[in-house]
Parts: sequence; structure tokens; C-alpha cells
Amino acid sequence: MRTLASPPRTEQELLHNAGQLTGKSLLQVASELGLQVPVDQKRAKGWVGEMIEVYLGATASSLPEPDFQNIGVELKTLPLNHLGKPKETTFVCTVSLNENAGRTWEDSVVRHKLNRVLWVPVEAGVDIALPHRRIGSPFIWSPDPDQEAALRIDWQELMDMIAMGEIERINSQQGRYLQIRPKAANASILSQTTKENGQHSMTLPRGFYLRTSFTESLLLMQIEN
DNA sequence: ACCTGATCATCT
DNA sequence: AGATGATCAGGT
Repeated sequence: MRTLASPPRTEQELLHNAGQLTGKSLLQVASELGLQVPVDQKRAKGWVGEMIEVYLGATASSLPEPDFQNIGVELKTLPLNHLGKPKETTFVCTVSLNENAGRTWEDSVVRHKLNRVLWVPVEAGVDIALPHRRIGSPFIWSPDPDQEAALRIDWQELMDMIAMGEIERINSQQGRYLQIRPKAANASILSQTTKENGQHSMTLPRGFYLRTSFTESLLLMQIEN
């Protein structure tokens, strides 16, 4: 999908544009953009996110950059189940498996990605057909000091293990809010890891994901304010 | 090859 | 209903 809308010049403009999505169905938005709604998401897993990027004029699709480069905002859709709670974890970024010496939380990709996020809640219960799913109220978020501290602890624990060459010992149950899980086209894909001592080995590519308990807390904080 | 956008499929 | 490992499509 190519971008049609012009990129927002300010965060305020972005938030205003995103607000126009509130209450609309995916079919409505697709129609406005002249797009077809896929029959299902089995072969279109990123479709909702990509369509909203188009609607909002995101500029960095497929690039390792914030979606709205000029204003430093990352866009994330947040799929909600029939109870209004996050249905899936949220992918943050690929886990760097080598050249991690001296890398700190402060200059980590995770922190940069999550520094400023536009969350767009979208109905995702399987009981609602894709075209009829509605978009909720988008909101902009930055980690508060408690959230950032918690994420930093998770990140540090996981990256320490990777630096020690213990990637194979990491499982998805580690990390209070941030977990590491596979992120690959299939389970036979391999990418290179480098340990502290410079030794190499091959392993399945992994990604950082935010647990649903974390994104649920963002929704709850949003309702309070 | 590896990033982006994520959800699917299965098990508990 | 939630969690986890596996997977799909498109761009650079």
C-alpha cells in the first residue's frame, strides 16, 4: 500500500487526523481510500495497520524508522477482543543478536520505538467480520517513569542473556512487560548471533513484544484521563 | 537478508 | 480466554 495522505506536520495535526477514524468501520476507511477489504487476515496479517498508515500519511513504512519521521511518532494498532482488552501482544522491533557490546537501554531500539506512540485501538474479535470492525479513540503515549523503569529492567535482563550467548535459554515467559518471541517467516529461518567472546552461532530471529497486560494498562490509564 | 505491518494456529 | 510458537505479505 502506498501513502496517499500528506504527512502530518505536527503531532497535534496527527492526533486530529487520527481522531477522524474514531467510530469508523474498516470498510468505511477502506472505501474512503479506495481499497478492498481482504476476505480474511490469514494472508493479510498487516492489513489493518498498513491501511491506517495510509490514512494518516505515515512515511517510513518498511524502514527501521518511526512511522512519522518528521515528528518522531510511532504508529501502533491495538487489536481488542470482545471484552475491549488487547487480543494480541504488540510487536516492537527485531532483537539485535550481535554487536551488542556497550549497547544501553538509553540508546536501544526498544526505547526509541516506544518513546512516542500513537495507539489506534481496533475491534478484533473473531465474532465481528473484518469489514464491520470499528476503530476506537486513538491516543498518544509516552512511557511514564514507572513504565520506563519496568521496561528497562526487562530489556536489560534479556539483553544480558543474549550478550552471554544464552539466547537459546530465553523463553517467552521472561520479562514482566517485554518478552522475546520468534519473529521470522518460518521456523527454519536462521540468523547469526555473536557472543561476548566473538563466537558465532545461528538461531531463529526473535522480536521484542509488549505483553497484553502492559497495553491493557495503557488503555486503562487513557480512560482515566 | 532483514526490515516493516502484524495475526494465525495450537495448546493449555 | 490467554499464552506461545509459527507464520504471511510487501518493501528496501
